[in-house]
Amino acid sequence: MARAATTLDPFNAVAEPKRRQVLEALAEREMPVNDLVGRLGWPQPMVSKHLGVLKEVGLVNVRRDGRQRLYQVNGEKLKTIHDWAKMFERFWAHQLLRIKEQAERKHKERTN
Amino acid sequence: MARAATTLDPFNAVAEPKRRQVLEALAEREMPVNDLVGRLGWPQPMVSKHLGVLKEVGLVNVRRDGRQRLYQVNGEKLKTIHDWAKMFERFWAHQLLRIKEQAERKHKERTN
DNA sequence: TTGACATATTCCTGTATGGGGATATAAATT
DNA sequence: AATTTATATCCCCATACAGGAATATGTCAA
Repeated sequence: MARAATTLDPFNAVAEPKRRQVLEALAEREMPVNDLVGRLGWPQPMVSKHLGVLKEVGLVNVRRDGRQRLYQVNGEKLKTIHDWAKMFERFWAHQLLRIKEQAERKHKERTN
Repeated sequence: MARAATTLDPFNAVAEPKRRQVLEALAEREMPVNDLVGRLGWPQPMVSKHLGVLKEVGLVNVRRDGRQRLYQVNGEKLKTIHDWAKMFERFWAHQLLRIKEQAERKHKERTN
């Protein structure tokens, strides 16, 4: 019952719009927390918390550098989402194919 | 506060694993509710509720056929997710490029 | 050691769930 | 009209947040 944990998988983690923003910022370059705070304009604890979730599901990696923590995107996990969505590629890609399929379905209905 | 509505956008709707399963089943072919019930083995109200969310965010379309309701995948909305994830393509695609970028970053650090 | 800087963690609360069960709505059939 | 078939809706409850505020932890510098 209740919604699944945000840390269950990349899909849940990425459902939160703010976490997508964080990833979009990190897409530009590896970045310490404070850079994200400045760029996003959110309270620092908020940024850290979102980063925590992204980290836990593996969407980002961290490395320490002095007192800073540099976060970077982990492509592998994002590929998971990309690959899943790609499963539906034929539903947006080949418009002609879709029309053809629809026609075939209708023909099948008629011949049932 | 609290998590965003599941009907806020495709990302939230797709966060729920069961809803992804529904979409995967519909990827095979347009289908009435009862076929999904049989295939997924869930209570019918559960299937209808998940379909309701998917419908509200536009991930599926419905058309009536007698007393049945035929659900089908709406590719456009799934493309949204695919396109977003694609933004991070370079983080998994060109391994060599990533190594090169990392090297450049390190060089920059040394020269700072 | 004492600060200053960078980041993480804890506590609190309103809220939107997802599942279960019962029921309502709608359409075809007899 | 009464029944059956197909699907949607309603009610209830435990739960996992997300945001805000305060605070803790960790690290470098003087």
